[in-house]
Parts: sequence; structure tokens; C-alpha cells
Amino acid sequence: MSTPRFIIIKNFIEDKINAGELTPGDRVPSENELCQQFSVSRMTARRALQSLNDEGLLIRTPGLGSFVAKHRPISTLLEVRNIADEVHERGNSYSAKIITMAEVEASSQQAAMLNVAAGAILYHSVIVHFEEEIPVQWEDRLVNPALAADYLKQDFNTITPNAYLSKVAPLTEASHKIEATLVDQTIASKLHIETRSPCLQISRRTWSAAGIVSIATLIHPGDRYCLGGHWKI
Amino acid sequence: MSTPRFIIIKNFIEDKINAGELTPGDRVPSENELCQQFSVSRMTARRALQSLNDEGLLIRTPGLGSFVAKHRPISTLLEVRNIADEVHERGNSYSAKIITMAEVEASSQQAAMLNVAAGAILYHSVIVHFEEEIPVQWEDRLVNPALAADYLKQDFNTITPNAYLSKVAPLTEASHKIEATLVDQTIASKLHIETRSPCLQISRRTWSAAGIVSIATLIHPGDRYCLGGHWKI
DNA sequence: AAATTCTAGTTGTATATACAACCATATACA
DNA sequence: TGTATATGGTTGTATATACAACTAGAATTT
Repeated sequence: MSTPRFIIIKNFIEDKINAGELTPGDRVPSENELCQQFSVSRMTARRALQSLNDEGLLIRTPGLGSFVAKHRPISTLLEVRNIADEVHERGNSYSAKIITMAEVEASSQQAAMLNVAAGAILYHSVIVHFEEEIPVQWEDRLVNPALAADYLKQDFNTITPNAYLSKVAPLTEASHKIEATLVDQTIASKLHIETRSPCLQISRRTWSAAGIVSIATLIHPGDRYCLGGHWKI
Repeated sequence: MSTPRFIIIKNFIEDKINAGELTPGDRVPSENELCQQFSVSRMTARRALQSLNDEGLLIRTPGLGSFVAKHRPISTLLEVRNIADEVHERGNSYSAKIITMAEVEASSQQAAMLNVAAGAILYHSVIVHFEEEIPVQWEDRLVNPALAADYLKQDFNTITPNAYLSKVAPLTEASHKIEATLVDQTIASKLHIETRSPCLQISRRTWSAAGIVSIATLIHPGDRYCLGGHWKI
């Protein structure tokens, strides 16, 4: 029913920041000052400040105080998700076509990326994903066999590589690179687009607790796919 | 020196999730169980669980317990930042060239996007940003005068539109769309690239507490710019 | 004058306690 | 049998308290 007190205090400060009354670098009331101002215990006042700190709005320094954060980069939580889930969520039919599925010897560059010895065996898959029979993603993936031994035995018509890997090697870390590229003739024909069409290319590297699991290159036709994100304080 | 107890408990649970001992949907020990197991007060055990909840690893339900979250989308915090800061951070020289800076009447579509009346006066700017004298971004921006009255009076060689807007109307919300496009002849010539080159296009809409501040279209040459992100649990 | 020490204020960690709200199950009753 | 009711366990909120670690500036000493 009634909103918790620490939320009230939190909103009080948040509103002042949004209104421009408190600008980056300014000092906000200390825990003790908030105690008196709102007649609450220090733990309650603390919770409000701590929460704002966790959200990146405040910087708190022992011995000094709490200050409005200077760098509040407009960042958007870009969810790079399971393409199958995404398609299903839109209520469309999903299918996949496997182009390649084999063991390969790691080139020196690939070995470095996956942190294995050059010449080591890697699993390599190339899959085209379809939404309503229209190709929407080209997925080229290298997998470290040590962390996903049964990769090649999976039926990727029923489970996506991403989903399988998340299951056998829980992901703890990932890095992405997003760029615009032109695709070559091979990929263009598989994606049913013209050669030299603009495409959104996502390069992704994923870690689990045990090490680097996989590197993937995902290519989307520019006119059929875009990434979106919404950011809120 | 010694790590806080709530961190120890937090890591204990986090490790089990990463190792696959606890999988999505599993129940984790309750606050009271952790109290006994680690000989700490409930508030300390609670803090560990609460922290994991805030990070999205756990879902906590009153009356039921705490469970490993099912949806852990690999999302990356994509920072769409001030281009000038980015360039400076790389240790390169930054400059800007103003192409357009004027008042315009809002078309019906523009009016709808900015939530103003059709035909209302808007500020319109087009700026090309350079890194080491090479164009890296085309910025086309529409601004709501009600929230940034002095927009046209700014010297955008010394302050970027983004930075100015953040100052006069603190941002509280933003949405982004990222896609790959081909640019027309006008933009291509300003960016010193060939017509029909692939480009990364970011469409951004920003809010402050008072309403929609601005809509911007940022275009980057595909071969000179990419977005990157790193995600960690 | 310079270096050192002290002090007040701040955040960080941790405990013990109390009550409210909620859920699932077991029990009692009609 | 079916419906209430009670019970135990869970998370959520809030307080009062204690001590540690850190910072800046004032006071003291050299």
C-alpha cells in the first residue's frame, strides 16, 4: 500500500537530479542528514543512497560523502539474444538450415582468440536462420571442444547453438562488436540478398567460468533486421 | 583486507550457478539457512541474496524463496557516448563542421516523434564530426525549443550538442535503433566515402523529466567505426 | 614555518530485533 | 467431501546499535 520510506527518499533525490537542482559533482545529503530530515534510521537513509549508488547515479566515498555521478553515459542494454526466441516472440515461424558442421584445425589467429594451441581441433558450424522462410541471420561459429564436447552431435533444428552452449557451459562473460559491412557473394546468396548489400555484423566472444567457450560472427541483412534498446534511469 | 562476509556468501552462490550446480529454476538456500550455514545474521545473508537479485541472477518471491533466474539474456551495456569524448579518449584530435543550423517547421511526422504540434518551430542542426581530420560521424538532430531554448546560440566547436542538452535538460530516458544502411550522395560526400558504402546508423530519441528533448540520427562510415561492448555477470 | 597528531564527519560492515505480507500445506470444522 | 482456519516458512521493511576505515581540516608539537 504505502510506498516504503527508502523509496520516498530515493525518489526525493532522484527528482532533484532530474530537475537539474543537483548537477553532476554536487554533494547530496549525508546519511545522517537524511535521518534527521526524514525522521528515519540511518539504515533506511543508507538504503536509499546505496540503491542510487548501485544504479550509477551517485558516487559514494568513505570519509567524504555522496556525490552526483559525473559520467552518466547514455547506455542501452543491448540484448543479443537467441534468434529463435526472438522470432517466436514475434509470433513467426522459425527454421534453420545447416551449411557446415565439422571439426577444423585452429589457425594461429583462431587459436589465439579461443586461447587454445594452434592446430588444436575446434568445432565449426555455419547455420542460416529463417523467419517465416526468409533468412534473417547467418551464424558462423567456432567452439572450444573442451567446454562443449557434444556440440557436433546436437540437432540445431530443435535447439540453437546459443541455447545449447548456455546449458553445458553457463556464460559468465561476453564481448560484442557491432559494425556495418558488405557481404561477399557466398553469404549474399544464402541470405537471398544482393552482393554488396549493407549488413549488420555482430562478432561475439563468450566465456564461461572454465574459459573461452566460443566465438561467433552473426550477419543480418540490413533491411530486415535492426537492434533496438531502451534506456531508463 | 578480509573480504566482507556478504561477498563471501554471494560468491559461494554465484560460483555454484556458474559451475552449473545450480541451474535456472533451482531454489537457493533461504536467508535463514544461510544464517546457520555461514554463522551470520539474517541481515548479512539477506544482503548477499539481495545483491544477486539486483544483478538479475536470482528471482526472489515473498513466501516462496529465492530461485536462479531463468532468463539471463546476454546483454551488453552499449554506451552511446559523446563522440568528442570518445575521440579525445583515444588521444586523437577532434573537430566539427556545422552544415546546418536553423529553425524549421515541424512536419506532421516530426511533430509526432517529438510530441509537439504540427507546424511548431523546431531547431535543426546537421554537424559532421572529425577524428584526426577524418569524418567519423554525421549528426542530424531535431531539438524541442521548449526544453533547450538556447540551442542555436551554442558554439558546437567547443561543446557537442549531446553535452549541451545533457546540461540544460538532464536525460532520464533514451531509446536507440541500430541498423546498417547505404548512404545517399549528399551524406557520402560529406563523410568522404563512396556512395552506396555501408554505414552504421543510430537513431536516438532522448527524454528529460519534462518531455522529449531531441531526436537524432547518427551515421558512421562502416569501415571507420564500430560499437563494442563487454558484459560480465 | 613545517610536520605531526587529533578530531569530527563520512561511508562500510555486521548484529539483534520486530513486525508485516505472502505462500503452501496441514488441520479442524461443517 | 468441501470449505475455513491455523501454522510454519519465506521475503520485505524498519529500527537501534556498534565498530572499522577513511578524509579533511583543525590543533598541537617540533
